[in-house]
Amino acid sequence: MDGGEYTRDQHRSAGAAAGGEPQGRPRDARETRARILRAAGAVFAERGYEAATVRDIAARAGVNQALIFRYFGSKQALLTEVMAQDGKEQVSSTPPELLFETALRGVLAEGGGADADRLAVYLRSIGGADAAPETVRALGEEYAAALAALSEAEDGTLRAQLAMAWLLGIGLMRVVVRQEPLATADPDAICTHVLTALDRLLPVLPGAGPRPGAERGAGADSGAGEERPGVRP
Amino acid sequence: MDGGEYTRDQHRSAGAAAGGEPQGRPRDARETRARILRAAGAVFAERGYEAATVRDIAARAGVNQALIFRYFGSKQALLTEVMAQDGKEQVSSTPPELLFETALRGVLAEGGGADADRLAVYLRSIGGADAAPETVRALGEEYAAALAALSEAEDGTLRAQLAMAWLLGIGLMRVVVRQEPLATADPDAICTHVLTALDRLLPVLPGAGPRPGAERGAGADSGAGEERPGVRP
DNA sequence: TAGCGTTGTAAGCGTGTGCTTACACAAGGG
DNA sequence: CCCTTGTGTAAGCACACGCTTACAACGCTA
Repeated sequence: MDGGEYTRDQHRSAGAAAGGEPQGRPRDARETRARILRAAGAVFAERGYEAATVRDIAARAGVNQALIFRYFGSKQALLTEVMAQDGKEQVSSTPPELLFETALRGVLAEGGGADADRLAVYLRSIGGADAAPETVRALGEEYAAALAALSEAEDGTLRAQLAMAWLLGIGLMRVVVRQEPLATADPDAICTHVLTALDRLLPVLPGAGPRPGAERGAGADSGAGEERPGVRP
Repeated sequence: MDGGEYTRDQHRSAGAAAGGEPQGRPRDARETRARILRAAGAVFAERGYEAATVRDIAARAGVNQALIFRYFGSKQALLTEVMAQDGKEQVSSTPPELLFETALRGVLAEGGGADADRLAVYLRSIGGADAAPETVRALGEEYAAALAALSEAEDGTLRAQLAMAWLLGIGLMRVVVRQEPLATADPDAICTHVLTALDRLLPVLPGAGPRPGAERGAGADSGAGEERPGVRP
């Protein structure tokens, strides 16, 4: 899609105008579209699909709400586009064994840009009635399917879905219920606990101990008091 | 207020009229109230708090929607009353070590009357914006707090909340996402898997089946809710 | 019978929603 | 200049929501 950046910025004051007020802003459909998309991602993530209103989104984007319908047609289509932003690529480009940990860390990151946004939208829109139509539900199925392929045991799919359910629950507890201390606990600690426990369900996962040849660029082991209860003493 | 206790029942024909049509139904405030309460529980459970409308509830109860406001004052108050039906008693009357398994089996039961309804309301209303106001959230906190008391380790609360999160996620997968095979899998199998994995996080729990190290696979042999293994064999 | 409080009902109020319509600017070309 | 095309805006439509109000039907007591 239109991932590129336009060089219209020369006119813009680098967006430092802070508000995004409709003052001197030049007419740039591309920029406007992108701005709406960004605002929509944020609002959907904050309040869920149903609770988010197009007026909110328009206000946050600093545009007239009619533009949303000119550019996207409907609220649903807007959601679809938000969820489709580069999406799916991560899940299919990550080796299955690492997918769970990657996804878990994604959940735990929270605030890490568009990717975390999509996840938040998913979490917040799950409960809704018919709610998030297909688009949102698809994200979950994507992950579940990939995870399910992990185990070849007879009930491998079930085990994978149980893991998926844990992921979902942890995300919910963190981003919507915000229950302490889980909400602000160290991601590494959580990750360790979960992977340790899950080692009994899905032995294929890396487990919680010292990673065998799995290098993640994150290097997020900033945790000071890292007990890291080894899976193998 | 008006905690009225009228012994009008003598007049009622036990409400066996089955349809609920507004025909020959006699005037009985008690029955009407109860009928609304039942309908509200069902609708809230099916669609979540926000998506449920008082018109739906009134229709299902077979009464005029104005009666809902006469008897309960507001939609929120109605929810409060629905959630308060005997609630809380189970959680405080169950020994902590068994609470998790009990709750898990409650989640897995689904369809088991009012208790499962309350849980479904909780699950379906979590994502909503401000959504389920206090009442619903309280149910979750209740369980979490009780579970948190299980472990005395420094991060015992965190571990307990992780378990709680799993519970939540499994419930979500089952009752709202309805993903197969989890949605229709054998409760005993799920219970075994979860308790086995969780044994590493919360050793205080009964655990699943035989104690030992890497024993798994045989799985579902552990009886239904019957085994009742002591915390310390 | 009339009176009166209780139970039920129809109609509507105010607001917020997704979405539409009619129109005001800006540029480019004849 | 006018005309067309693309971009932005104000006003509003139709509807669903939670909630209210005015009023009818009933059951009881006097």
